[in-house]
Amino acid sequence: MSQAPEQPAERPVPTSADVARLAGVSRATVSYVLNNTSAVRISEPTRVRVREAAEELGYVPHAAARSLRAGHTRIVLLPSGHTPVGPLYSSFLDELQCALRRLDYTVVQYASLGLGADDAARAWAELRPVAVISPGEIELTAQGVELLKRSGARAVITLAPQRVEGTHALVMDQREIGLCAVRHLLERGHRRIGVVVPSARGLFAGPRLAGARKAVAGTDAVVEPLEMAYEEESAARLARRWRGLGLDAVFAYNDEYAMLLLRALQDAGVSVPGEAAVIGADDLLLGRLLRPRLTTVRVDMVAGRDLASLVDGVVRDPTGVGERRDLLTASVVRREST
Amino acid sequence: MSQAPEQPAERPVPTSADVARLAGVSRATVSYVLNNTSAVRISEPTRVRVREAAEELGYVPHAAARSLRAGHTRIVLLPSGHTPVGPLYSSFLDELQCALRRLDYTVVQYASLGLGADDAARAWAELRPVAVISPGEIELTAQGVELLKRSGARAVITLAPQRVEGTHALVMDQREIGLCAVRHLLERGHRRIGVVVPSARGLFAGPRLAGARKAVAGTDAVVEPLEMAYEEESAARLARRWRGLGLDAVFAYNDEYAMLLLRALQDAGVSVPGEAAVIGADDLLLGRLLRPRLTTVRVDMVAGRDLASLVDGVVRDPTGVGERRDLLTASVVRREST
DNA sequence: TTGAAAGCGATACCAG
DNA sequence: CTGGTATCGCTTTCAA
Repeated sequence: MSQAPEQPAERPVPTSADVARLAGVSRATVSYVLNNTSAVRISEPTRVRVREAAEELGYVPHAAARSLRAGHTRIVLLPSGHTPVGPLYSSFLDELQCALRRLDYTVVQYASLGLGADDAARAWAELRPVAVISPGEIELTAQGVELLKRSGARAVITLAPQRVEGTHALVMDQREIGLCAVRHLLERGHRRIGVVVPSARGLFAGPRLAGARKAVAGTDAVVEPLEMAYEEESAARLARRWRGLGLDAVFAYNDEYAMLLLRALQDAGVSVPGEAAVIGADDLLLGRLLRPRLTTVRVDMVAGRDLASLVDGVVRDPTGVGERRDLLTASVVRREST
Repeated sequence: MSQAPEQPAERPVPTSADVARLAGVSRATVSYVLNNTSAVRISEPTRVRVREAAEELGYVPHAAARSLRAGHTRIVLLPSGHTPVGPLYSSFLDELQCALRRLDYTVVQYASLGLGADDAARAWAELRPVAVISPGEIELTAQGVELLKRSGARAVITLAPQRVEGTHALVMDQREIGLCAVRHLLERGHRRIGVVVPSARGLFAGPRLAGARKAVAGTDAVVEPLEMAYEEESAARLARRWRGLGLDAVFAYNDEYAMLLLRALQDAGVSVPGEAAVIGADDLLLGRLLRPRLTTVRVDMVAGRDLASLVDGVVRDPTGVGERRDLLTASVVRREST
């Protein structure tokens, strides 16, 4: 535990004091030069000496010291849980991160898997982030939000559908997707509609089912949840049960599940879309490879850039609490499976 | 720019001094209690008072101050670039992060997209991570490594195939995959082998092609790189050219490209595996849905847990520099497309 | 134009 | 058992 080898030969990390010494100036001057402080004018020869000294020593400012002194950070914290949520979401995150970096924030994904809501909030707060953007995968409670704000977070943003007290909610309402899919099935005349719910409850399973239910509300149609795992065997079991279920269409959670189920139905001799219309979601390229080609819900997400500038806006003026905007819009891409 | 609203009503973040005041003890005592320091014995009533005070104020220790004082952090930094590299890699990362957290490290993914090698290293060094695990997506130079080590990193680990001076290389040799795939094709009697190279050069494109070349070295077989984009149209173009190319088999980079190409070949009237044997990689579940079922290279990665404990070992005793171990093993899963 | 010095928050030593 | 206090590296005001 306390076994810290402490190599003696290893030169310690150079500090601004070392740079100052080598350049023959004070630490203050070093700070001015390296931060291009405009309030103070430093002679060109001095600037050069300082920069050369910094270069020679391989000086890197100590972020912790800096933010301790400043009283705040420019860290934007993105709690991350289970990573894979599809290419769309990934590229959205990439774009968001790039855009934030261009706005001079330090984007940090904090691994939060397996932490309780409050433990997670505490852990995040220790870093004193100026903003937290929670994908909604890790839960965030009202106390958690309060804690973060007390710790200097000027923006706490949730992408999740459920509104959390105190957050700036940027809604990524996955219900929209279920709604859109099932509406399409209704329009095509289907009335008894299955909705696949992944056994390994995905991040979006609940909301997508809820959206499906919303679509049939007030109609004579019904929605039937169908549990299914992401395995051929599970899909085959469901396919074998199909005729007994008395359903005529299915919204299969996403394109991957849809492809699996589509193939299983065919293998079980159920004709698609005749006996079973199938619709997926996410518009994966691979969905076009099966025959019939898979009908899907295409999801358009707001550009990461837009969210970044919104975050920046909230950080600069956190008064507009409780804004609510939709991050995604959904539309059906009809192919051949419905 | 300098427009910092500074809400006056907002209570400042509570510090250990505030806790001390409220509990009627000194800051030192607070520190002892909250860190369960075993070297000092504090009376139970005092402990309780301190804890209650901390709770009441919503006290969260300031990570920056702590690490400034300590002279080191427990941050393990994972540079992240383009996120999506498939489910295998993602779950490997998840596992790694969890395991590191259990070892009491703070795992932080640092968005590094679009930074040059040296800028990136500087940016990482500012956080004074105790370890850096680079997926190899962002380049790391010898100077970069040196800089990180000078900044307190006790372990700098690359997962990439190319060895970087000064790193502890944990090789994730993607060449193995190309090698494995093409060897399989050779065994099946193929001699003129295409290798798909994604137009958007993926992280693994180069190594996988190199592995393929290695497999045919010293044989009478040849490898032909085939550029292809992840689009139906691009696959169709390649499929139309197929007969003119005079090839009899293709290693399609990964299962997604393989599926795309397989379908395109069939649509172009090329029989698979008769006129064109197709092999992918990554063993995606979806690869089993096409007919013929896709032959693939299955990749087994070392458990994230193992890498985590290895990192921990290096951090505790960084002398074993330059270790080299294989992180992945590849094996062919033969189905029907070869 | 440059330097001296205060102080950000937490910790660990040494007195009491 | 508990309290003062020096310290980590950096920024920034005030003086020179």
